[in-house]
Amino acid sequence: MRFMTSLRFIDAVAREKSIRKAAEKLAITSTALNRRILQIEEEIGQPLFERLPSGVRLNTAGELFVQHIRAQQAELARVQSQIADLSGIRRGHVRVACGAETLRYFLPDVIASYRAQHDAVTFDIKRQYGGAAEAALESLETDLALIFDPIRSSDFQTMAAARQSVYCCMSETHELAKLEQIRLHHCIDVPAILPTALSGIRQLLNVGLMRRNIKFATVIETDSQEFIHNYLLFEQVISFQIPIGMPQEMVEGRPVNGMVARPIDITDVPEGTLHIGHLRGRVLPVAAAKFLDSIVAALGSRFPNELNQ
Amino acid sequence: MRFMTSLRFIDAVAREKSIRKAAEKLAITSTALNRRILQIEEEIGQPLFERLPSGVRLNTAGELFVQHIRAQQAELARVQSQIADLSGIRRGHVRVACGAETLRYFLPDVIASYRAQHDAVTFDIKRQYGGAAEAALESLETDLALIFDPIRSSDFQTMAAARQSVYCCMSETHELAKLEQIRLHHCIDVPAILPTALSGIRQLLNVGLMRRNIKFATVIETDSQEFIHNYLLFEQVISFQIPIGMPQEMVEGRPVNGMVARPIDITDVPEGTLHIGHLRGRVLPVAAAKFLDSIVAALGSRFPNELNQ
DNA sequence: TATAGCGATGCGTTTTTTGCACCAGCCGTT
DNA sequence: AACGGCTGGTGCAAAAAACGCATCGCTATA
Repeated sequence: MRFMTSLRFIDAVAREKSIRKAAEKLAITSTALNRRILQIEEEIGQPLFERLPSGVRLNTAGELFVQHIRAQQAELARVQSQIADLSGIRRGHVRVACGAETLRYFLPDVIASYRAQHDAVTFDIKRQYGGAAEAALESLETDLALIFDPIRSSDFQTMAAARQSVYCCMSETHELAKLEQIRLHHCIDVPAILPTALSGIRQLLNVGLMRRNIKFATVIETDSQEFIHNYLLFEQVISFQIPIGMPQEMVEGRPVNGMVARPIDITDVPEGTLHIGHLRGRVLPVAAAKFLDSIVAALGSRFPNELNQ
Repeated sequence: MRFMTSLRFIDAVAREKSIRKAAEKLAITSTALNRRILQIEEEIGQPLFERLPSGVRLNTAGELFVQHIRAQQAELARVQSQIADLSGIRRGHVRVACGAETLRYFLPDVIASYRAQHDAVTFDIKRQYGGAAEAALESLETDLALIFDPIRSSDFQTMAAARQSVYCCMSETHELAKLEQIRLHHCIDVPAILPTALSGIRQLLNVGLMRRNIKFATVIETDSQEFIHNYLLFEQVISFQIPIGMPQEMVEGRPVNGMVARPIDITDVPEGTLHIGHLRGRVLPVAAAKFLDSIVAALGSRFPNELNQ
């Protein structure tokens, strides 16, 4: 959209906090960008940026204006989506922020079956931990978020939720695989591979560890679920996952690709909640709204006992 | 605002339903305007206007888009006002739609005392009957509306209201001026000058006339309150007004400039309600919001018994 | 003190927008 | 049936805006 150019530019500068850096990203020269900004500032009647020796920073007016720009961009996307919708072709773009848990099975599945029906809809999947995902919702960088505990902002509107207890995953030849249910004290000094401290699973585990005053023999800490899954095949270590991050068979206790999952007693590690939702008060583009419906339905069918609103 | 130009142009064409007419109003050639519209339509990916032999008309997509444009314009105005506000100068522009009743004493008074404090705030006062005023709110052509019965749209958010009974106005030498209270049957065959059928006062009168099966000897029907007030000095006719359209002394029964007002029994003509408010859900620009506060306060002090929300 | 990075600016060039003249289609009138 | 008047659309040249390059002044850092 041509008429949005100047606004997009300002948004970019606000994000980069530097005209030259933003110019590079936007593939124009810094002078052109600089002049656009000066021009807008003149039209507004006052500067939007503070000039620092190291770059620029939004002042209060700029803060307000950039907020308006982002709202405006989201609104435009919604209207475009609405317009595309009424021409019959369900066209659109959906931006999703989610934790690592849903990336492995759940989201690929839901998106694939959604795209099977609406192949003109494109997706942007961004992996972000809870706090960052909420920030992305608020700055309108993303439409939907799947957040696994905790929800910090009251601006998050949960459309569906599912309680998820933590499972212990390991090779089927692992010693602990013989148990039907794992207690935390079983894991003392057992080599473990853990997700980063930002992940919801890790935070639930920490609750249990604090409660029981137990420490794991953490051999690896990583933010890659991919790595965790693969590493289990190479060394006898335990890892942790929630049902939505595992295939159904594995949740039921059967081995999958030589790996098994065993539930951890919820008196040791509390359950968490997977929240699916969007920014409160926001009217989503048609495509995002429809896709949200289909995620909610999918979650409902995978966890039928949950109370999805 | 330069970046709004194309959008403003589309809005103008939508209003004029003709590219050439809109071009004339915008002081550019029709070709330039035509090309801007074609360009936007191309960016949107589909036409926004139907081309008719007599001009153009919005199609469904255009309807949606123009709606977005207007919302966007209002939002921009709000943000600009907010930005101007934080620089100390209470600058801004307030657009008010109101019936004839409040134009004579109430609004001039309120606006003058508001401008005495904030002289950088400018006003646009448009006289519009109830239905048109509500439409103007919805198309974001106006910020505030003062509507004297009836409110049709549920999108109107009343911020203050005052019950108003109808008074009969006439020269102090008029026969009916001797009465303390007027009954409708007193007015049978008495020459009367009435506001147009669209006005709230007229509609209340009609209720009474229907109820009592009475007809006035209507000598003049006009939409100009100014004319009504002046005409009373020239001929012995009666007219009708509500308290907010009269000076306080006159409401209390004392003559003002040779004219007196006498209340009509409310069993004959029901009371009406003056509503002051804005479009539901809309966040007003700073100036409009502050001015609304001051109208509400003024109404509260003139009609202290009323329950203003 | 030298250097590297930042935003701002003068100037020539490129791209975009505008205005003029004109076309094609539709409508009501002659 | 032909005409004039209206509509939106288009080719082309002129005007205007945006752009890129080179450069300035400034500040923080080494």
